[in-house]
Amino acid sequence: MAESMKGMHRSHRCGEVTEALIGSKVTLMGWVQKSRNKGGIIFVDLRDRSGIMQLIFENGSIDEAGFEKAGKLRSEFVIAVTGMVERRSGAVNENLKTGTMEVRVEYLRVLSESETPPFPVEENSKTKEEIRLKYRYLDLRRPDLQRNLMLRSQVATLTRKFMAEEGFLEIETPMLCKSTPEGARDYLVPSRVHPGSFYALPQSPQLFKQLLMCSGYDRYIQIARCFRDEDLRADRQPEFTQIDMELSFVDVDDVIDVNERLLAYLFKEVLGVEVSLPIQRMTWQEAMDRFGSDKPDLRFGMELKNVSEAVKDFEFGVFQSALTLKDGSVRGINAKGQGAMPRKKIDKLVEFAKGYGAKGLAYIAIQEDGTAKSSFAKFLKEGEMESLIAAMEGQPGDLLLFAADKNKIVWNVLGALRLHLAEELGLLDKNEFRFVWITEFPLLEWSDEENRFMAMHHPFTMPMEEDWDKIDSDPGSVRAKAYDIVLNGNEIGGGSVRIHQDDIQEKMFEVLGFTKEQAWDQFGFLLSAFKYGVPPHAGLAYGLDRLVMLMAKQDSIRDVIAFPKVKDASDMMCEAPSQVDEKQLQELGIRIAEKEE
RNA sequence: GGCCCGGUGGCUCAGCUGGUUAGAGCGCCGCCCUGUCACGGCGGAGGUCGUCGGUUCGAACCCGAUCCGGGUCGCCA
Repeated sequence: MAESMKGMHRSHRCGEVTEALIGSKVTLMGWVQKSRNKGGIIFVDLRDRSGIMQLIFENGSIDEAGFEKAGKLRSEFVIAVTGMVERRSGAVNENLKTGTMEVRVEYLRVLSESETPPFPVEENSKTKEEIRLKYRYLDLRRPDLQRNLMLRSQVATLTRKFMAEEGFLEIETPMLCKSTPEGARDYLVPSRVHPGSFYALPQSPQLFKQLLMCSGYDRYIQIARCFRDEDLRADRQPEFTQIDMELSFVDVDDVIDVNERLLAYLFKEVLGVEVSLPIQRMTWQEAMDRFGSDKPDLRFGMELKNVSEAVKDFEFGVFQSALTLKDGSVRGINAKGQGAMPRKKIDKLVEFAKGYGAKGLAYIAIQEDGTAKSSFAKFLKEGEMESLIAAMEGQPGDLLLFAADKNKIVWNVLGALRLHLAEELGLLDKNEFRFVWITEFPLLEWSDEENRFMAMHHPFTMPMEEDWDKIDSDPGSVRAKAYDIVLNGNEIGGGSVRIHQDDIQEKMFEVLGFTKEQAWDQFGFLLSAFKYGVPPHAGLAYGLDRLVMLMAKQDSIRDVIAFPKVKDASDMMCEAPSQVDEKQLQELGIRIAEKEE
């Protein structure tokens, strides 16, 4: 039976009651976490988003009807109580911040009853995510998720405050946009007024924020929802949130400066963590060579070593054929102290490497006595093993792993292997925060599928002046004024200086294989705007979900998003997407094709 | 689309090379209990073993297909 809360006003949240309130009366409202009925005395843990307060019901301080009602309380009932804050006469509960106190209830109302929940509403839930997501409204009651979402809110609030003080304006951009085939797949929205035409949900506010620069707003920020119709991952959702910004009359260093201070401010205010500035910078080339990744995790070493030179005279076919490739190399990593790894485990590493495109993985396991077990010893001549071990700075007890192929594959394999080993060896500490800026990305990336160069960042990214003369002779070697901010091996943000000159922009489209007509058809509004006076500008966007995930020390962005989607991009709770009425389709001029067999 | 892991009472799990009525802890229900906080005591209910098909005298277990969830590769300018 649900009672009204009429006449009652919540005076505090449970966790906000302090010892200063001992002896005074409070009114609390919340959910029954747990009830312990001792017969003549009943203890109830009352929960809200601030924490837990123990309530005590005892004959004498509450009337008989109230006491009887208290005996019927069950988990997740919503109640309102008025009572006196007392110092506990029994034992203190050191697990609660309110553990020295309790509220002696004088008046109880049951505002809402509850069925037994399908899984326990408690911290550190062991319940399968599948069930938690189906009942997300219950899952969100759990203290760990509540903490995550409160942290997220704090990050958003502080970001707005900081950026406003830096002179940024918060400006909203459209959710219904023009579809552009370049890049990720768009989510399309049919137009009723224009049957057969579609809006696209924004993959990012990129073009709009550049237009805002053309319009003189100078410094723009938006906490913007973005959409990409691609497959999900632990750190990828089809809709996600960016902290998006753009600045006029700036170059790379200006963008980096304000963002370093923003990050330092957020980490200090939210986590009490000092980020020492300036944040380390590393070129893309260095990141690939040393870590095999453009988002290196700097919390541990195990760096890649290029041993192409050391093995150039080896007759071992695998190494030789890699070195004859254009952009081929032989590189290795040294897993310190793993020389005794059992053969079975090494075989698993080989399989792991194959999953990243390697044809195989060569290894040398250096035993404690200095002898070496190796998958390719029989192909080596006298002294070659020793020289290779020396090139890898191998010591007794080390495990050396080598990949030989095109650079792209070698980096990919060893970069992944390095992370995999670090994880298995427990080298990753979630309380350590290692930032790094990755700079000077390649402007273009060759696509075998499209048989042309694609923009690595996007087609409006400014090339580096010193490389521009190579745009025709060797487009792949041109670097861009693009930068990513990386934290513990996660790309938490990225951006670039944009092109603001017609001639460079036109050339870019040409290199990307756009005709003038195609470029104008897709980006005409931007190109046109650029004819009327455009300031040099640059920007950056953070993946807010990833940033908050790392700050909250979670492994998935689902844990920092209130209502996330599952792997196939559906929502387990509301069961979206769903089929729609034939009428709705008709109105939109849409017919669903027969399923192909 | 590929590969890997998982699916057994409400929750978390066990269940051997296939062999009687499929178990445990927690939760739930009832009774008892005035200092509990992982409360305690006594009693009780609750399971199409994800689904479909096959092999077998016999399937939670083996085989095939399929559904659901997770991780990952591809993909994500």
